[in-house]
Amino acid sequence: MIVRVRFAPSPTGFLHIGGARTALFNWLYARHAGGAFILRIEDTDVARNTPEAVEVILNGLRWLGLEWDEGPIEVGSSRCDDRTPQRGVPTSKGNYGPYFQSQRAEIYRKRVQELKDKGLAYDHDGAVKFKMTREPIVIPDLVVGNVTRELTDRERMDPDFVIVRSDGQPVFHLVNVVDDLEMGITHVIRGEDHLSNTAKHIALFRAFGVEPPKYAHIPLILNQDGTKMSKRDRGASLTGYLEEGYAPEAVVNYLCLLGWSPKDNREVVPIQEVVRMFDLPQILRHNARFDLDKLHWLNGEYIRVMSNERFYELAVPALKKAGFDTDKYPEAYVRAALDTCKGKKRLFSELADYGGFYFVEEVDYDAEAAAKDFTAENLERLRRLRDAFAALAPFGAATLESALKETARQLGLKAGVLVHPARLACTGKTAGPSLYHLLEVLGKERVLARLERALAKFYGG
RNA sequence: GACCCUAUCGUCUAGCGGUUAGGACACCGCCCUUUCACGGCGGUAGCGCGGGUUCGAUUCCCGCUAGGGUCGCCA
Repeated sequence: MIVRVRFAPSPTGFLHIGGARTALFNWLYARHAGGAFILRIEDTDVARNTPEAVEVILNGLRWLGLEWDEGPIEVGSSRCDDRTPQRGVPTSKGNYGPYFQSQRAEIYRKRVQELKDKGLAYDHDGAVKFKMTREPIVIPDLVVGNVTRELTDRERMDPDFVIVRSDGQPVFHLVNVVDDLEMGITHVIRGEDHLSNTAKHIALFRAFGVEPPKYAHIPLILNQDGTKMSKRDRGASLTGYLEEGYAPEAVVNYLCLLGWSPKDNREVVPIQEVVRMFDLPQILRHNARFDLDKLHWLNGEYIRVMSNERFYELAVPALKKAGFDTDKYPEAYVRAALDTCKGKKRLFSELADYGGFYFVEEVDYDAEAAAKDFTAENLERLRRLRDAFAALAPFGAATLESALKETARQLGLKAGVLVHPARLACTGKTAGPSLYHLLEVLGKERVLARLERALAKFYGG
């Protein structure tokens, strides 16, 4: 049997971190089993459905690197319809489409008719209801085991449920089952919030005369305080991670660790290894709280080992977002500057504050540090340092270091006494990249200009 | 109200009858160091409660409690 799994989000304009993890687990299982990962858009709720909302989902999955084998390819602002591709460009791929529920009305209509013909569905107040079995249903679940679902008190009064609304729109339970059936889905991997509803789905499958797929209900992601994570909660939106400067590979790694473990005390696990080891029965059964601190740490781990090229790729947009126009500087300068920042900060959004001094003409000085470092006795020291730097050639980290240390020796000082005011004069900050390296990158002209400016500003020339 | 799932440091987890209950994040010390980081060493901290079963329960069973989910003409 060829494994076919699907992620079936509703386009709400928002991709929940829990939904992202559901997508990830589906993707992991498909890749592990050599099966297909299908993306299906559950846009039956027309009111909430917009092409932009679909775009959020596609972009989110692409950012995480979860490529799907079947489903939408492109959703332009006016083409959400994969049956009428414009200019000959297909907007979906796969042989089981359409992959938008809004385009599958005819399929649902036929299936509802089938149930009616079998006497398993009937009209009720303009809606169509499914004749639900009165018996408890056993849900075989790969994660939680066999679950016997008894009827609740309300269901005992009327177990039947609506499958087509009085306005003619089919509801979730119906379309979900019909699509899984028609698309040949073999494993349904979804959030545990669907576990109770699965009895309805199994009954529907049986009504259509087919065996239901295998189920794997994965635990939910909760807030740090253990409450349900809803749309408004901090960290709930995947887009937030993209914007705050997380590397997608770190987010994916973190998500893998929520409810699954490599069991060998590792935290950083390459995705290909997760694919190899991942399996459904090993998924934990309890909910997990989202620990932003750990993701933050993991992001730092990923930054430290990523290539300078990848770092550059992610850092430049973060700097631009913070208002630093790196385009005004030669690419070699930007790359050299960023090289000195790599591994120092855990988030790309923190980079602007850390290395922004490279990309401004005049730095702002930390007032508290200025009061401490630009003291009367440091005036002559800074002048001596400036003179030593002015005479320097080549202007490299090694020569800068010896020049500073030699100047300190001549003044009978420890290097640190010169290091701190020099850093402050050239960056405006007390913390930053390695001093000698940042001076080299800044270059002789900028360094001397910044030293002069500090001397003028704090010592009146 | 009914039904379902779950329960190891604050958090993520390893454990699958006998362990000094292991790792990671966070936190606190010390070391390294030109700053900030990184790294190294050490530390605080955990089996929700009550019954069983067993020579022996974190581990198996039952109950309780707590948390989460579901019971819609939302998905």
